[in-house]
Amino acid sequence: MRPREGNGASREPRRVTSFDVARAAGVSRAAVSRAFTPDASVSEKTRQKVYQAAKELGYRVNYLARSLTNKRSDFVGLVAAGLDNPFRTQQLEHLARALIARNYRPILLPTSKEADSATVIGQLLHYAVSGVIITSDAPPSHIFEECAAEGVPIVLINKGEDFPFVDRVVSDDRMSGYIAADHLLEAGAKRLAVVAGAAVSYSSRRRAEAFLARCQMLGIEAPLVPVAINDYRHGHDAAPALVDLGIDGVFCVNDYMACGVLDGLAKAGRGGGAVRVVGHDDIPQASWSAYELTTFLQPCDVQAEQVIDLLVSRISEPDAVARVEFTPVTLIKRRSA
Amino acid sequence: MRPREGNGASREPRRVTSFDVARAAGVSRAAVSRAFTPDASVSEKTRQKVYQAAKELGYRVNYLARSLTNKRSDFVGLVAAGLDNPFRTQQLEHLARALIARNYRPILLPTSKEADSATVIGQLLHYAVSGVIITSDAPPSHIFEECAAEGVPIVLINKGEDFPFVDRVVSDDRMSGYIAADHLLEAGAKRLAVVAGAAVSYSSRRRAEAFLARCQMLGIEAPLVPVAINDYRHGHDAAPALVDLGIDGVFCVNDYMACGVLDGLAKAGRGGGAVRVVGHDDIPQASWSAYELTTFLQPCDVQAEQVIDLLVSRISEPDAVARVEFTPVTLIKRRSA
DNA sequence: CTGTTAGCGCTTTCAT
DNA sequence: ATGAAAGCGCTAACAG
Repeated sequence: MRPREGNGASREPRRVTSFDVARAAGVSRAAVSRAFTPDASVSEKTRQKVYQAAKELGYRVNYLARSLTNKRSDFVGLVAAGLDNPFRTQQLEHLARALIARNYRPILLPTSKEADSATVIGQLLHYAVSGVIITSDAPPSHIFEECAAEGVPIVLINKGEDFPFVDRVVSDDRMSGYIAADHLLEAGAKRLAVVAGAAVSYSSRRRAEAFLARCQMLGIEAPLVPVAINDYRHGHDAAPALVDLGIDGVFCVNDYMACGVLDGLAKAGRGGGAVRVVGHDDIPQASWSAYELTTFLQPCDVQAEQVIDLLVSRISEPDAVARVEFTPVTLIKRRSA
Repeated sequence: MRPREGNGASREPRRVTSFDVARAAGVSRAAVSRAFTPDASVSEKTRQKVYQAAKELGYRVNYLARSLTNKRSDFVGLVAAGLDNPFRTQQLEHLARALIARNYRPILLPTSKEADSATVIGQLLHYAVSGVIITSDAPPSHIFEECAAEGVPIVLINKGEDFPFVDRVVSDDRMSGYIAADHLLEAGAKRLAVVAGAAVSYSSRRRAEAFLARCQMLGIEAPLVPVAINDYRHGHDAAPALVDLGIDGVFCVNDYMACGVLDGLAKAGRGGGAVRVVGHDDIPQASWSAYELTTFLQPCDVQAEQVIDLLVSRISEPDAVARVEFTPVTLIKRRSA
């Protein structure tokens, strides 16, 4: 059945294997393998013969076959949610680039109701992935166990301490909450508030808590205006409540929502700086001139490096104690506050 | 060396294989394989025995090993650029979801100067991918040949007809350019212009050409205001030129840039509807109340389906003639025009 | 329907 | 430094 020779109409283009290269180069398959393995023991002469033959034949190592023996592929799962928030996109892009820069391949897995993180990570386990990076909601705990059983490390981004046994990278939320309050006061605000989806995310909650703690420390009464989701629409719709409360300084736990708040305030006739607004993340829109939002830069490039560092050290030392890295934040002052 | 039994301190958690399941279920490895292969010939009884044993042992098929025999993995490369444009993000997310829904796994490959599409696609060829989807710039032609040689199908999104032998999905750019002109005139504009990075992208160019063609057809003189890149910043900076030309109706070839134009016009004192603006793509920001941009919805959900359809039919019929699918556009009327 | 056998393409001992 | 041989986990072909 299996035709060795193409006959013109044949499908299944015959792939070039290490065997072909070995024969062409007059060496063994082992030699070919070594030639393509970093710091393997091959003479420069052999290596060149192999490279030469490989180029002529158009040979490429089959990494899938390689990972069969290695017990581990160079894939890393990237589990993401909320990509409508431009910050999540930035984060994703930086993570993907950082992974590729270190010779891993990111498998993109957006989550949703149908494809919750548990299901999606279960799928990943079929590919002997080197690790899983989670920016979406934290998965149920049985997932951690399954991954541990298979020796697959997990890194959580901006997730809570309910997972003391998992490596995490978290934004310095206490710092931003704290500084946000100070900055709004310096800018002349008298009546502060924070807008946040409390149940919704760890970072969101922590930023709000830190903000309120700082207010209390300063003897200031400041309400938490709750929203269901930290997005543009909910920010927009929360504006009237802020106006009713007579607020003139508001911290939004992310920029995506802050843009909505600014637009909502404008509609309510309280735009143009009447209410000072501070956001978080420094998404591209924050610097758009319709907003010029004062915000906290959460540097996703350094964050991505932190994540990959955690991942690779976990791979090399599977039993090391779990670590937490903090991503520093920087206040970016613009017109909105 | 290789320890078969864990001794407590041992690494390399021993993975469960089909052999273990076969033994536990009292069947052959082939039976196990069949139990996990859709429409394979197994009795329900055997299948259940296998599932039972598999569950108890925590067995998962190793898809990497599977694709070694199948000669093809279920990975699909997703080559993307310009993810700062929210439309590209939407596109990406829809593609990823659509792939996953059909049991493919997207490998995310953002391109840039360091990682150009050629390099990146070359990498993909090591993974026996089922296909490559390209939303970034079209790769050099030798890539098409290499992929063809390996039997890896490519689908191009919004790329030109310089590639008649490749499957493509393109937005109905002629339609949007045409309608944009009509709509601006209906809205009362007298002096039209189009802002576009002509060299930059196929869709960009086509939309602009169609717009200008329609103007000419109607006997209207309309300039093309060129920009280097179709992004917010360049749109913003192009606004003064529009004002100087006395333009009161402008078509921006994408929303991302249109937002910049609107902000730029506002800064130049020509905001608030003095100049009618039509964008393209219907990104989330288009409906933000700071913009309320009239635009063309480019439905990435249907586009994604078109792409995957093209991909799977190409996989099953590698020698079929190349196809082009058009994604329909819909005018969304908002305040800006 | 089921088991046996022979690989898929690569890496890795183990000798030499 | 190199080659022979065994094997990673799975599936397809062939008998029965």
